[in-house]
Amino acid sequence: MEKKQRASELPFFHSDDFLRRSSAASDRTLDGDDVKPHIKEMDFFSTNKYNQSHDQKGSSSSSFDVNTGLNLLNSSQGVSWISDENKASYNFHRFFSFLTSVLKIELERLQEENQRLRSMLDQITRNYNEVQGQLFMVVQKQVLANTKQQLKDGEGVNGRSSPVMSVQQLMDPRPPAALDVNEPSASHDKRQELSPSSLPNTTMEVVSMEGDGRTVQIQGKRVSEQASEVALRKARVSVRARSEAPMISDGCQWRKYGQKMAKGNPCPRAYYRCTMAVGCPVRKQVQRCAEDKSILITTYEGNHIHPLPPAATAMDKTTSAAAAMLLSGSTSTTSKDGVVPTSSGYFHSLPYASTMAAPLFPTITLDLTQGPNAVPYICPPPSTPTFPLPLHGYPMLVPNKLSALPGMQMGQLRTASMVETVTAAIASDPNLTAALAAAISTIMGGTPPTPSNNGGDSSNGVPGLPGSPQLPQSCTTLSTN
DNA sequence: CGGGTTTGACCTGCGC
DNA sequence: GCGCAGGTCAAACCCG
Repeated sequence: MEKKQRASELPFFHSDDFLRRSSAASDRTLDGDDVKPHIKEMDFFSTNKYNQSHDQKGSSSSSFDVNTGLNLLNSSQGVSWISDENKASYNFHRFFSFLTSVLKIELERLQEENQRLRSMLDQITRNYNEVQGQLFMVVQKQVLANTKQQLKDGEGVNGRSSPVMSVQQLMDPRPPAALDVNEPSASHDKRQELSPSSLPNTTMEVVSMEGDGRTVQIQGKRVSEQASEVALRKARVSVRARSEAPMISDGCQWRKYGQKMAKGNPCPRAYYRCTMAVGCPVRKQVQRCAEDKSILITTYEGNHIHPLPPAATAMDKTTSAAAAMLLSGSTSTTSKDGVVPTSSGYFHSLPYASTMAAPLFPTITLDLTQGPNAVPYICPPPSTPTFPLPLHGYPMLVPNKLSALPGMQMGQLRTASMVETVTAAIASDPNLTAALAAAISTIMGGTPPTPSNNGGDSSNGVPGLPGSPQLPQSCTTLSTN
């Protein structure tokens, strides 16, 4: 799909050639080798070209004249008595008309694409809800059967083997002790994970049954939601991005609460806590890669309990989706040698980044440092099966594969993940924003932003670094280590 | 002066 | 039980 998309892209959007052309066109004082070759390719302001095209009379503007409805072409079009002073203006209008038409076409294409994606997302959402309901029913049956069996065997009279059990125990890969919400010794952290306040949009459900004269209650919220959210709190999402900045700008406000020298990495690891709301449990770790210090590894943990700004929402959705994706497949079969055949090729289960300690919980890595052929990888916790993620390309193109996946929501989540990750990458890359602004300014004849404006989210102290995009390259590849 | 950062101490989990 | 390493706390410090 990427190739298809690229094929439909406008040629000058592929690289900065267009910008340089435009820059050269708008700034005629520019010298240097950079300018001339581009003028050769597309020079809207060339006098020669202008004369040449007018020599051909009727064919002069055929390639550029598109009715934009804006009446951008002046009445002098095609008139041969235009003075030299007006030529630049004339060419500008031609160029602007061309640009407008091109943008219009691109907009229409994007609208069609958007419509198509919406319909696909709707379909996936419907499937997800359906499967979620079925899953809930199955789990409920299992719990009831399990409870009946326990009562039958005369177990569960005391302590932990009590028939009062949480449904989530059947769904969460963690040891039962870590999930026992009734355990008095549960840590504050664990209780916080399960508290309703930290898990909004869920409902409490109580399933009662009579057995052997005792009332058995199965406590829990909507099962799948609870299980996944509990698990999500434990899953981590790591984002690898090439950046010289001390921290990538993800739209949230963070407060540093610690720094440690990690073993095997000369670069210290910084610990941040979300400060957008009191009590927000989200934390992140930032550390440079030992092998390549230009790579910044940011590991997120937890779910926000407050509204997020758009950029942060995108990142949060991405990380949440990635975490859900990971966890939904964490019980899948294990590949022997880490090479797993998938619908889109082979994925390697790479060892966890040597710079980071082996995590207690599964970590999924969004690798923004590589090109489209980046290798996705998951880092399972020790003893956790490796889960292959067919994440290359756009998974929604293969909806028939979803049924084979451990969790139906994966398709939905991955769809959201791809879109949101790209959004996040754009939103969090001030250099890209600056480049776009510069391009527009150049085209419109304005002054491009100064390098000092390049990026840098002053709110979180991330300085802009010209030529060093924070979340570079195009493709978001989900990597799992 | 308030908020953020730094940094050493402390806690906890895990492997031996 | 001990040591190690990761993670967190909190007092000191810095800065606008």
